[in-house]
Order: sequence, then C-alpha cells, then structure tokens
Amino acid sequence: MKSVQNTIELFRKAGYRITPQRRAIFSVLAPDVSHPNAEDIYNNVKKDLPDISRTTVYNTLNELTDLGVLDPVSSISKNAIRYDPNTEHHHHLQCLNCHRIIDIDIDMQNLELPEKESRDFQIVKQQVTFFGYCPDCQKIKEGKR
Amino acid sequence: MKSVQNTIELFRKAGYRITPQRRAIFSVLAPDVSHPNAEDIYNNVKKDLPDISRTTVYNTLNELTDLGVLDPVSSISKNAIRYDPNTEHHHHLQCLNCHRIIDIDIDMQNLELPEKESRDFQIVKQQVTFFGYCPDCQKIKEGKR
DNA sequence: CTGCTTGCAAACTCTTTGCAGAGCT
DNA sequence: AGCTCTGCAAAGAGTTTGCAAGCAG
Repeated sequence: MKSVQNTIELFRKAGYRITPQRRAIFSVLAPDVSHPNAEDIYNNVKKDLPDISRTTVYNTLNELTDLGVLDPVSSISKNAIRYDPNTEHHHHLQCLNCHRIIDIDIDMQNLELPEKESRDFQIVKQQVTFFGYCPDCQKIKEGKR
Repeated sequence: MKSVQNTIELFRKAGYRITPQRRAIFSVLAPDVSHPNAEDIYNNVKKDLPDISRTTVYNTLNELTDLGVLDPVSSISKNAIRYDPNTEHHHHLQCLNCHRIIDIDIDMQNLELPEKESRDFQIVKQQVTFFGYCPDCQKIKEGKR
C-alpha cells in the first residue's frame, strides 16, 4: 500500500476528511501482508482505538477500494471480502485448507490469451493463483493419517 | 461436470440417495458454463421442480463440492459463492464490471514458482485469471463518457 | 421399515443503510 | 459554522442449522 502519509494526501485530494479513525485504519493496513478481512482489520484497529465501530471500518475500506489503494481479493474461503494493500502487479499462493494467501513477487511472462478472447475482452490485468497446502496444513494432514 | 449419469453413480457410491431434487439439480448444472451462484441454480431448478427449497439446493451444492464434482469459484463480485461444474484444469476471464466469468481452455505452461515457495508449499493446481471488460460492459463505459 | 432427505423457519455471518450527535476543516 | 463522519441499531443478502414429516432403498 502507499505509505500512510501518501494515503492521507490522496484522501484529502479526494475531498475526504482525515479523522483519527481513518488514520488508525491506514496505519494498520499499510504494513499488513496477510490479506485480512474487515473483521481482522476491525480487531487490529481496536487495539489503538477501542471504541471504533465496524461501520467506520467498512466505510473506510470501501473508500480505500474506490480510490484504488486496496484491492479486494477473491478467496475460496467462506464469505468475507479480503483486502490486499499491495496493488502492484503480483501473484498469490493460497492454502486450500486454512485459506491463507501469500504474495509472490515474480514476473510471469508468456501469459497471452488466444486472439479470439483477447480481441473481444479488454484485458486490464492478470493474476496467477497457485493453490496448495501451506507447511502448517501439510503437518496437520500428515497427523490425520 | 461429469454427466448426470456419472454423478448419480458417484452419489450412490458415496452413500447418498438419489432423489428427484438431486437429479434435477445435476441436470441443471451439467450443461451450465455460467458459473452460477446458489440463487441462480435455485431459480433454474424451480422451472422443473417449483416446490424445491433453497435448503435442498444448498445441501446438494455442498455435497457436490465435497465429492469434487463442483469447484467453488473465487470471484470479486459481492458475497455469493459461485460454482464451476468444469473441474478440469482451465483458466478464467472475469469482467471487472458485471463480474461474469468465462472459461478459457488453453494450456498455460511455463508457470513455475521460485524454489523457495515451491519447496515449502505443496502445490495442487494453478489458475490464471484475466481481468478486464467484456464486450457489453465496454459499450456501457463508452456510453458514459 | 429404517433412517436419510426435504422444506420450513429460525439462526448466523458479513455488509450496508438510516439517522442523530460529534468533530474536522 | 457547516457539513462530513462516526457509531448505534436495524435491515439486507447469503448460507447454515434444527426439526418434523416424507420418501428412497
């Protein structure tokens, strides 16, 4: 994600006010690489601002998404939208068991669509997701045998 | 998806009973390439069985997923799990506006992880998703300018 | 007949909305 | 001071669960 300072400036330019709540949410998100959902973020922000409400967290997440500071991440886990503060072009590794998502910062070249699809569809970006089992969940699977 | 007949046999082997409701759901899913959510499937099955309940649809979708006949599809769209009756290795094209998902049946080779990740993570499969705008939504965007 | 399956209703989870008071600029 | 933002409560959307009656095997 952009630095907290850059995000604040971007918010100001967009006509949003800078409140302690928003500042705290930015601070929690900026270093987070865990692809948290709204509840995770709410719990982390509460450590700084115990009286913050979920509504404010949801509002701010939607504003950050609209401004392109966060990317919503599609996940096979239940029903909660997860957020990726890394909006640079990158790929994901996703555990089929615990659903954790890990960033992979490698360049995948040679990803070209057949002409038929690429002509009709206006491609904006592409993302590779590797599905598998993380070290922790491999151990659990071993144990179950 | 497997044919309706194969799915029935698989269900029997797994100890499930074959009811008219399950049969109707299989028949709706087998030819569906639209990556529908539970509500879509419910509406389609109702054409054949007007009195079917959502509960039965949800139950059957979970059973099909457990047996590996359906893949839950991660989508950037709101909050509904979508199902892919095509469990073969393939890729997706997803519209950023209307969120429709289209199958791409091309072979993406040369997708290799750096050693670090591939050693720790036990990879099962990989999926490439191309994000962009479908022909219909491109027209809408043009109109808005 | 046995007990899995269905369908209803209620519960649950995640997210959005309406609104009065608080606080940023 | 003006208007946005916050936080509460309620509503909404999607899914799961408990249970009595129905029906597949």
